[in-house]
Amino acid sequence: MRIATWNVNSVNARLETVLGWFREEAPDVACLQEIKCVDEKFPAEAFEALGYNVAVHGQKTYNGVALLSKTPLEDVRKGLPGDDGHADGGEDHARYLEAVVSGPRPVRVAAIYLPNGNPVGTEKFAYKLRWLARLNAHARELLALEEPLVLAGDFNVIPEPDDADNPAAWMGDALFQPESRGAFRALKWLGLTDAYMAADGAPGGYTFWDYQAGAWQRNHGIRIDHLLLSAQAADRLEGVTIHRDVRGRDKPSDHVPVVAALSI
DNA sequence: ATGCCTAACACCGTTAGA
Repeated sequence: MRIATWNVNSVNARLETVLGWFREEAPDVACLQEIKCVDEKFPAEAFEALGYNVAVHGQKTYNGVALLSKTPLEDVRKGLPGDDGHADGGEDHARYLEAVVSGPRPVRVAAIYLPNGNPVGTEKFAYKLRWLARLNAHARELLALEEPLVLAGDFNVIPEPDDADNPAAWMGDALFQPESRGAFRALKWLGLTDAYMAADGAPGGYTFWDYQAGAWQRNHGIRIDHLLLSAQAADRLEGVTIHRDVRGRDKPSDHVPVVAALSI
């Protein structure tokens, strides 16, 4: 079973780019982030035509996550428990969608779009840290189920210096703050395995390159899209592939797909 | 030191991303 995560930076603006990759790779499960549309505007039919079941937790203009699966999705949950942590005092951002991928060996999968948190020292950064704390609390509950579990998405955290081409350039950034990195470590310490680090771990496994200043051409990348696995899922991990070439195509997202292969 | 680029929405600029 291959499980993908991809921040697509607007599913409608980039539909042909996204569908092209799905036709080539046909992952069994995919977590999409930054779909940037409400549920009714998500192009579900296009994915259903490729054989996917679709669950969407959308939002107008910003954020929004979706889950795609070749087998039916069950026990769908929209939103992260705990409704505090609003950045703007309004309704909570659409950043979390969880479901059980059915089959002979079911896997619980969550699509995650963590807040960016910039600039540091503002309410946005505080929101990011509160969101990480809420994710930690929920992950603790999910791990108690002792199931195969995959938390996949754009975590907006650079875990280690090796996860940036130029770590010094990120020192003042919310993605590389000690508090952000510490909260990510705390997640792993609950008993979650960073799939890329377990399967490969080579420095330079970047998943994001900014649109600006020729970041892609200069390989000024960072690794911020992650798949975190429970022990029951990590035991089945066969490999992780970062689809780096996708960044060089026409109309690319600034993120590329990351795919984890689990046995059976 | 700042912007570089891209998208959405509504306006012809602003907000957000990372």
